[in-house]
Amino acid sequence: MAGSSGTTARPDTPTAAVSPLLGEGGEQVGMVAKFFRALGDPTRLRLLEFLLAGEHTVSECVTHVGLSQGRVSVHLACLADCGYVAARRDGRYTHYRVVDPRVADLVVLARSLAADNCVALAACERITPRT
Amino acid sequence: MAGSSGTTARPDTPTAAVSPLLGEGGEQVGMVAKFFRALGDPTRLRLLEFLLAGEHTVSECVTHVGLSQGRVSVHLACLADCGYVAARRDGRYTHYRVVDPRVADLVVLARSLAADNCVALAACERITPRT
DNA sequence: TAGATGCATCCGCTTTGACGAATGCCGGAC
DNA sequence: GTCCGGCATTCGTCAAAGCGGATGCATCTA
Repeated sequence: MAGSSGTTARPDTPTAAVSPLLGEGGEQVGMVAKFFRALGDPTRLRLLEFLLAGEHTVSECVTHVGLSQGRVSVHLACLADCGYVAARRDGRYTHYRVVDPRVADLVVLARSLAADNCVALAACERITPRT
Repeated sequence: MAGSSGTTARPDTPTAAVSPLLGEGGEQVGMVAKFFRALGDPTRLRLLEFLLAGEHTVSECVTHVGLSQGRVSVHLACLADCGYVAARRDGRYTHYRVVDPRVADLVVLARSLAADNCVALAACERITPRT
């Protein structure tokens, strides 16, 4: 069933590149899951993409996503804690920006994978169809 | 920190690589968030890493993670729906495996980013410290 | 000084979703 | 044929976490 999207499936790179990294961390799993979960919320993901396009203040982010200021502030702090963005205080304004280029890589890669499985992904009812 | 890639992300490489992808999908955001959320659960992430090391049956996965069979079956189906793994029926056994090498890339990249921010990430109380 | 603005934190409320256990379905063994 | 074993699905329970609104603090302006 899962093989649906014909475009996928490149069984050429086995798992050689990964296994050495995977063997060691039993602890790390929880950490990485926490890291992924930060981007599992549509609001935070939208904020991150907004910040990938350039630095913005909290109020600009509030306008962009259309949620309450308190909520947006929490989401941005969460993204900062997880290392996706960095905060810069300037007087009474706080500017957020993406500092690590790998963040953009991660988003692009995920978008690519999600796009190739968008049909099955959209049909998956085991994860909230939120939005 | 995260010195990783020397050049600081933005000013010169604006968002050229990213923005064309970002501009279009308002719909896509929910999809990609769903995609990320699949890996936001420690159990599913552990299963995915187990499968990155090679093909396994459901019962092998049950033994590996130590949860109820029903739960593991649901998690595996979820990973399949999202395109992380593919299922193969062989008699009364179902084998799961990772078919797309980009999945390994995604996990490695996330591990790298999470490791560089493990201190702040571990301290983040805005996301469940679920083990 | 006082007043206004931007941001962070706290408080109930509500929904999401992970869990074990029970059940159903199918394929192989006898 | 019947029985057994592997997997998928469903149900009830409960913690995680998103939400708006209220509050507190710091900073800029008049």
